[in-house]
Amino acid sequence: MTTPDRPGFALPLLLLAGFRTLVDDLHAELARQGHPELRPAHGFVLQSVGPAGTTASELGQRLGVSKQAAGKTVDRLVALGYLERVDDPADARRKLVRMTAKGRDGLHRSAAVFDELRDQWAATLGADRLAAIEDDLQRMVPADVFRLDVPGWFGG
Amino acid sequence: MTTPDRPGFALPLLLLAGFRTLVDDLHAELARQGHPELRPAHGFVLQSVGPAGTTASELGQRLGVSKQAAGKTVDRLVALGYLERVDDPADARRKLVRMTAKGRDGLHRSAAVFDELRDQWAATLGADRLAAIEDDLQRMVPADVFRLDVPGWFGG
DNA sequence: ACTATTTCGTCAACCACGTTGACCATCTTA
DNA sequence: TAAGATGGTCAACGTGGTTGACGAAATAGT
Repeated sequence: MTTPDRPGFALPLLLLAGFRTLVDDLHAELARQGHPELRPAHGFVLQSVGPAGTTASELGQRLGVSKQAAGKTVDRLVALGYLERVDDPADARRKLVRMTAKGRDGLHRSAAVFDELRDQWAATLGADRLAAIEDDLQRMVPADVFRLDVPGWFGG
Repeated sequence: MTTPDRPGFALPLLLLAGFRTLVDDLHAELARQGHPELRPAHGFVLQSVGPAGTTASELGQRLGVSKQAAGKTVDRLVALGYLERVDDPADARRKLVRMTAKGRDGLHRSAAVFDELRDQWAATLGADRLAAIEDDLQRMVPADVFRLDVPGWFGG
């Protein structure tokens, strides 16, 4: 993993490896819990749909991709039974994208598994050091890289 | 960015966002320095080729993908002028994949830009906190997630 | 020496995920 | 009511991955 003479190479590699480790562990566990078809990208999408539902265009904006790309991803998640499309009675152009029960189950399990994985990291590294990583990364990433915070999903 | 009630979601997001920030900054700078066609995946591949050259199969093993996938990526980098294929005189089946001068230029510039970006992080966070992030991530990722350390590229 | 197996590269088909451009239906606004 | 903005979809394409098949060349085992 190390490229000792050029320290700059290690940092992005470690960040990606950390992400991949968490995501791989998540999906191994999700597969065990009855969601073997859930892919890494799907979690982001499910979380972005939100409890009230949304549209493909809006989803694209939230995820930073085109409305066509978002629409195709919704197609796949509909085919897998995680999302459903319903007509918007107030606007015949819009098609509301909503979570199904299966979608809610997958999303809640994802959150639970991620929490467990974070606890494992905290147990290994120490809660303070893990919090420091999160604080530092928060400082280094532009505020708009991802906008995946959809208030209400896990609301107190 | 925050999903306050479920802390586990933030960690993978922050790691990915950190990676993407570094890589986006790298490629913006590389484009300025004459390498606008270099894509994120290409840097990994170039680094994995190594100074002595390699083969598509070997490259696939190093990167953890099939030999066919590695071969296609080599095709693209050959078309862009970063790599070249030469027959192996000792084995008529093998085709050695080697860096061109353009490939070496791109790789060295990548390393230099990553070093600068890391210096910027160190200036913002403090050298000790950045080193702590690297140490902690090193502890949490399995040793074999990526094997991109090809000794010799930047060797003393 | 000859067969059997393995390895290397490639071709073909396919999938996931993204892009643009075009287009129609619908809602909004001037 | 005519004009413009918006939402969804279709088509074509690019990139990066997968499996399966297959020929050519190297290697092993009688």
